[in-house]
Amino acid sequence: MEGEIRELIDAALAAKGLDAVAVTVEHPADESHGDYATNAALVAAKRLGANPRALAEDLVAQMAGKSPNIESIEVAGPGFINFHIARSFFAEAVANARAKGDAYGTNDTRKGQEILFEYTSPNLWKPLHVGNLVGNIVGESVSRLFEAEGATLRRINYPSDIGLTVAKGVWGLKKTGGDPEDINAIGEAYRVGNEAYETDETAKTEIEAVNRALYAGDDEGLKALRERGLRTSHRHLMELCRMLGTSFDLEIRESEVSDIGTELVRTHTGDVFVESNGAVVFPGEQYGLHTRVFLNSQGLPTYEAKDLGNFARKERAYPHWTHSYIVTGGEQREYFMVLFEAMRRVFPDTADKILAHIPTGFLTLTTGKMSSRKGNVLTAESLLASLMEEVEKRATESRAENLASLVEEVAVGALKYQILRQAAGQDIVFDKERALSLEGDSGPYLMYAHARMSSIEEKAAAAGMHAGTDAPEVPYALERFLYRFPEVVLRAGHECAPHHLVVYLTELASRFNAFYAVEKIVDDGDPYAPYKLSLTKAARVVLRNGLALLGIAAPERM
RNA sequence: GUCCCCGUAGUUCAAUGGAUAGAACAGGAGACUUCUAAGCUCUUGAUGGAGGUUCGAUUCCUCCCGGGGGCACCA
Repeated sequence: MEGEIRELIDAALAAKGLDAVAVTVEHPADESHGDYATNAALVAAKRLGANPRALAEDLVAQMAGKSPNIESIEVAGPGFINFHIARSFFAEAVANARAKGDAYGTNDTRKGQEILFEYTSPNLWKPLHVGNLVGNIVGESVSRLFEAEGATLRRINYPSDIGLTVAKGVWGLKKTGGDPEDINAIGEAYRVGNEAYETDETAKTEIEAVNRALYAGDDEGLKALRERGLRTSHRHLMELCRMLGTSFDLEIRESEVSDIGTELVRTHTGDVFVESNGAVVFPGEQYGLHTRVFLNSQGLPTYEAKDLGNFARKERAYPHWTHSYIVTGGEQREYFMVLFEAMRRVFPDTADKILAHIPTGFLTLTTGKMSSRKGNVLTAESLLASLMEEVEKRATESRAENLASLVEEVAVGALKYQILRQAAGQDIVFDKERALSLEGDSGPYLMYAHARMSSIEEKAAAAGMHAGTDAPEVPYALERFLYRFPEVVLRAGHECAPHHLVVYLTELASRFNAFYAVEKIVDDGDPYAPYKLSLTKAARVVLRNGLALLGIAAPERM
C-alpha cells in the first residue's frame, strides 16, 4: 500500500516536472487525518518556490480517483496530503493475513544472503547476569528478523573458555576446594580469584602462572580442573539457552582458535601488525582509531588475536558467507571498529562483504550499577526464578494444560519484552519490579491477548460458527492497524531494531482488547459476527508471527 | 585529557525533520459483573540550559551542565 501511494505521488510530481524528490509517506499520528500522509507538497514547494497548499491541491487533483484502494485524498495543515484508505482494502488485508498465515509479514529483502551471526558468547566460568542475557535476547530476535527477510542464518556461539577469567576461576577453585560440578562453586571460585587478583600481588602472580599453564596445557591437574569446571558452566549455559529459545549451528571455543589467531598475527607482523614494547599491536591510530594489543608481551593472544582465529574458523565452516554480524555490549563499539580494520587487512576476501557489529545497551539496575563488590549482581538464574515465582502466583486459575511450561514461557516472555521494548543499543536501566509486574506494557500482556484470541476461536469453533467476509461499513480501529505489520517487520529488520515490533504489537494487542471489550464476537444474532471472527483470526496471525520474531511464546491458553 | 553514546511526565520507555510529544507503571475516578479482569474507559503530569539552521526541531549544528562507556597487554 505504501508503495502504491509512493507511485501515485511520484507520478503527480513528475507531471509537475519534478523527479527524485525525497518525500515521506507515513501514518499520521492522529488517525482522523487519514491512514497515510505525505509531506510531498511541502518539500516540492520549496524546490518550485510555490505555495505549499496550492501545490498540494494540484497534486491531489492529479492523484484523485487513480486508485480503487484510496477512498479520498485531502490537503491539511500547512500542506500535508492525507490519504484515506477504502473500506475494501482493510477487509482484503484481513483475508490476506489469514491466507498467508505464518508467512504473513515476511519479505525477501535478504534473499540469497548467508549470515554468520555471532551472539550470546558469554565468558564461561563467570556467573551469568542479566546483562549477559541482553545479547542473547536481542541477537535471537534480530536473527529471526533476518530469517523473515529471507536470509540463511548461521547462529554461532563463541564462549570464552580460556584466558585470565578462567585462570582466576581455576585458581579460585583450588583455593576454595569447591566442587567443580556445582555451578555455585564455580561462580564463587571466580569471585575469590578475581578479588585476590586485584588485591594480592602474590595471588596475581600465581594466577598469571595458571593462565600460562592453561594455554600451554602442560599441567594435567590444572587442565582437568579447568575442563570439569567448564563442563558444568557449559551445561548451565545450554539449559539457559533452551529456556530462551536459542539453538546454535556452531560453537567455537576461544581455546580452539587461540593458536590460529596467534599464527595469523605472527604471519602479518610487519605488514599489518607491529611490535611495540614487547607486544604485537595493530596501530589503529593510522586509521583514525586506537592502537590495540593482539599478542601480549608474554606472547599470549589477547581477545583481539583470538577473534581473528574465530573468524578464520567461521570462514572454514561457512565459506559462502556474505554477511558477518557480531552482537555484543555497546562498550565494545570501538573495539570492533579496530578489529574490523585489522580483519580487512588480514582477510582480503572480506572486501566485498559486510562486517558489522550490533551493539546492545549497557545494562544497569534501578538500584545502581551491578558490581560483585557491592554485592548487587542480578544473576540470570535468580531473575528468572523470581519471575517464575511471580508468574506462578498469577497462574493459580490458569487453563493451561502444562502449567510448568506455561510458567516458564511467561517468565521468559516478560523478561524478553522488558529488554526488547527499547531501542537496541540504548543503555538499559533494568527495573526488576517492573519486569515482575506482568501488567500493562509487558510480555504477558501480549501473550494474554493471544490466549484470549485463541479462546474465542475455540469457542466459535465449538459453536459451529465460521469466519465470514461481510464487514460493517466503518472499519474497526484494529483493522486500520493490522495491515501495517509487514511494514513494521521491514523497518525492524532494516534497522536491526526489534523494538519497533514490540511497540507495534503492544498497540495491536491494545486495539484488540478494546475491540473485545465492546464487541461480542461469538454471537448468533449479529450479522457481522463472522467478520469479527475473521478479524480475530487475522489479528492472532499477526500477534503470533510478531511474537515469534521476538522469540516470545504465543500460548493458546493462559 | 580525548573519542563515542545518552539526557523526554514521579518512574521505565516511544516518537524515518512534521500536524495537539505517545504508552505503561505509580496517583485520581469509573464501567461491566455476557466470548479469560495478566483486561476495558476517563483523568493529573514531560523534551537539562543557551544559541543557530529550517515554513516546521525531541530529532540536525555549536557551546554549557549532568550521566554512562572506550582509550596497550581483561573479555
